[in-house]
Amino acid sequence: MMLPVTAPRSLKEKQRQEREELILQAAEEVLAEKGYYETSIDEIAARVGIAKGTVYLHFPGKEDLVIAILERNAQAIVELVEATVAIAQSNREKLEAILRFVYGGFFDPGKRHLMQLPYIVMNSAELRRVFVEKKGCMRVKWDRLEALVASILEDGKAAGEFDKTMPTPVMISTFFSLLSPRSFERLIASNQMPVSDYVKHLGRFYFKGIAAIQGE
Amino acid sequence: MMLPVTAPRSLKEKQRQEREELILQAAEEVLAEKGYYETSIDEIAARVGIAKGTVYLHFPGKEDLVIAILERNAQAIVELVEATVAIAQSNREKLEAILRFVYGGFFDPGKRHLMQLPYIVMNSAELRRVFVEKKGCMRVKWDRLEALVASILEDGKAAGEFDKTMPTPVMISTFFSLLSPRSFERLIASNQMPVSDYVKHLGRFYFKGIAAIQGE
Amino acid sequence: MMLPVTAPRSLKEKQRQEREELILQAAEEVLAEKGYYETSIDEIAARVGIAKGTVYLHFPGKEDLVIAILERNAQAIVELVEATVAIAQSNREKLEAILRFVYGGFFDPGKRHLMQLPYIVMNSAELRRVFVEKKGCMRVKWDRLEALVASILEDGKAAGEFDKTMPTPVMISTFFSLLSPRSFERLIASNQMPVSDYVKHLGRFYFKGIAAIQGE
Amino acid sequence: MMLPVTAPRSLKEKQRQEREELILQAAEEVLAEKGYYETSIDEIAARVGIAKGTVYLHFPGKEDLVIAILERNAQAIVELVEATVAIAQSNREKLEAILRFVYGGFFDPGKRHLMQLPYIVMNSAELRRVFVEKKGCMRVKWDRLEALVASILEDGKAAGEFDKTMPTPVMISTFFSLLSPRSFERLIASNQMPVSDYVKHLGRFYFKGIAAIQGE
DNA sequence: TATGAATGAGCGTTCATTCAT
DNA sequence: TATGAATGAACGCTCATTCAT
Repeated sequence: MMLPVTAPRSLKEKQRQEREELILQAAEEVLAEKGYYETSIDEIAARVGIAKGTVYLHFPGKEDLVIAILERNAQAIVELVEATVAIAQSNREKLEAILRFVYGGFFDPGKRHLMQLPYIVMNSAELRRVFVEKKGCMRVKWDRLEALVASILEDGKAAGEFDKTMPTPVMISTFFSLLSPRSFERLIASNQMPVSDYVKHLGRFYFKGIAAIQGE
Repeated sequence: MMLPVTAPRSLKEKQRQEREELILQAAEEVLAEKGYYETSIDEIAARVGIAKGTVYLHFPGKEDLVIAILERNAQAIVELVEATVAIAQSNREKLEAILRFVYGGFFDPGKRHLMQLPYIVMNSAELRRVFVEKKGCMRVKWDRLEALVASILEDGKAAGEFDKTMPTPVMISTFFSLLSPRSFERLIASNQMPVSDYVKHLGRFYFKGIAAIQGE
Repeated sequence: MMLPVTAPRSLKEKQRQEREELILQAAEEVLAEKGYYETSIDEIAARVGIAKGTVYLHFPGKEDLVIAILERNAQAIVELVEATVAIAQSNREKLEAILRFVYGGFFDPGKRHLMQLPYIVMNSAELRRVFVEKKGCMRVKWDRLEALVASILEDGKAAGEFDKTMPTPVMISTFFSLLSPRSFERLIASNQMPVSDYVKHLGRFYFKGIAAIQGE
Repeated sequence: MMLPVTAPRSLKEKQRQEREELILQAAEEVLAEKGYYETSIDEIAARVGIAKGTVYLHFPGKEDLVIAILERNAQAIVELVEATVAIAQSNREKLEAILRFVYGGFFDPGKRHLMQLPYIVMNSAELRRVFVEKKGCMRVKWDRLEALVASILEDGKAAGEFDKTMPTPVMISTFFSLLSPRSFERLIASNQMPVSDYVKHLGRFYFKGIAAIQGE
């Protein structure tokens, strides 16, 4: 009774958030390693060093835990991309920066989960059904990213850099297609090329592909 | 005695194959709808209108059933693609034909499963582990497809049509990236563009991207 | 229509009995190898080279098939034992003949199934429940064997050879205990002794044990 | 903080052990009643009044549950036999004590499972395959028992009490043969004799059988 | 609040038995 | 009559979720 008023509550709250962070990290880790269906709440709890029930004090269920991760990652990615883009000068540099950022993310072991999970979910039919269609989650965040790319492309078109005859949605679609981690995996699997070279080729290819047609 | 020789055996065999075909179709359907883990043998059997045990008369287990579907589809796709390519004249036309074929497949409701399932499996980390890595299945088929594309690209390079400074693996990688059903899905979701137009844009984009550099 | 009267029927009947014999032999074989629960009708049919359904034309079910085997074996054993005993002269020789016969049976690969199956069933709680208690089968046959031994023992007692103070049921019980194949298995497992020597020791031991007390 | 140190842990642990004990008892019961293959985890759980899954919190699988029972019983039997033997004076008294102990066990409804289960497993070909051969379990315990009997018999031979011309393995084999519950069951089935009398006869029979030959 | 024992629906799989051919 | 495809009840086992402590 007589609950201590704010300080302890915020202390508790802080501890709670720290705990939640640990759960999210562990879950992200297992998820990236084993995939959704092979991941058990038990293993997540074990990695954090807490009891299974405690996970349910923070997240109502397995799905919600995964959603939280996805939204957090989407949020982080979008913000990082926005920051990355903000620094770049030209439209082309902006898109190249995104390419570099994404592929750098796959390359950097510390950021890999961040980039991989959204792809795992978006590319798995069963998970998309659960997390994208059934829940409306992540929509908003990804839309922001798409809008960002769209605005860069529109700017480029307005500046006469990019091909005005190619609809922006097609440009967006091709751009995001190139970001697939599948091709990256093939690269590291066959060890054929450093990431930076691959990204350079990708950039050259993309900008040649969308370049404004001369004499237009 | 005097057993009727071929007719009854082939009749039985025919019925057996028909049944198997029904199971494969139902399984393909559920698989495309729900994904591997959400698909139960019970539901497959129910859709065919047979008992659960009957499925096991045709396939030793769930994995094997899925493998059968995947191999069948991979086989069919590869053969259709090869046939498609055989008709085309120039290297560019060959690759465009593949693009059209694949996107036409996504568009044609009758061929959708055919095209979707390999993507479902190849893009899901958990399923790749089971079906591509653990079993060696499908490897061979997909390699044939990749080799086909590679040979077209090499021919184009030799003919001075395609950019010799871009490594063939990168060209292959970008080409297959463009075939992702994800972008197609976005299209039909937003209903923005007929498939044929989208494919036309894709082709233009890709060939501009890989075109030989003038003056080279 | 117009069924041919007797000859063909008896031909059919003969074939039928031959078939049944083959099924019984195969079943006995698998049963001895794998035990009741690990034996499947499928395997029995496969060994005979007939269809599963055909087994059910001869025996109403798995249990009944096993019962048929057991009764046949019991019948055969009892008859062989009776024949064996008939030849022997003295009471001691009769019992020794039985010992030799039983252990010889375990030893002779051709007779092993014959001897083993009854033991498997009588010594397995689950099978006894099914085959001895639930069905009343085999009771009669084994009782005849017991009666035979009992009469030999009684004769021996009357002749002053065997200990009159030991109740015949106890003598019977100990006698049958010594016939357990378990001890034989241990022998062949450790390869310590030829069967004939073991049986000789067993006989000496048993007759010393039941010998009439001197001065009585 | 200030976690109560040992009490709660030991309380939990105690409850856990009690639960486990209940499962073991129920499993032992069903096992003795129905045998291994007719015993289902469902029924064990139902008898304890718990859910099926709970059984798996205590034992990784059906086999392991049975092994636990067998080892527990073997352990208990061996220890009780050793204690029984320790009290007895002469070699003959020691073996008689074992006989009395074993048959007393069969007679005492509370100890019946204890004695029966090892026999069920050792005498069923299919179970021996699973539990004795595949797993190495119980081997050690039973060897200790055999060694105990062997040493008593050797002592007796050395003391001139037992027949030196009969190999100890044969003596051991006959001794264990007499301990079979089969004969006891026949007794209680026919209600012919009190257990103590039966054991007395058995003892007299056995020691006459192995007695040193006079004048030797 | 944190725990982790308990739950029970659900899965993949087996196999004795049936029955249309 | 012989077949073997079809059946479906039953099994061992898993794991997301709940709740008494």
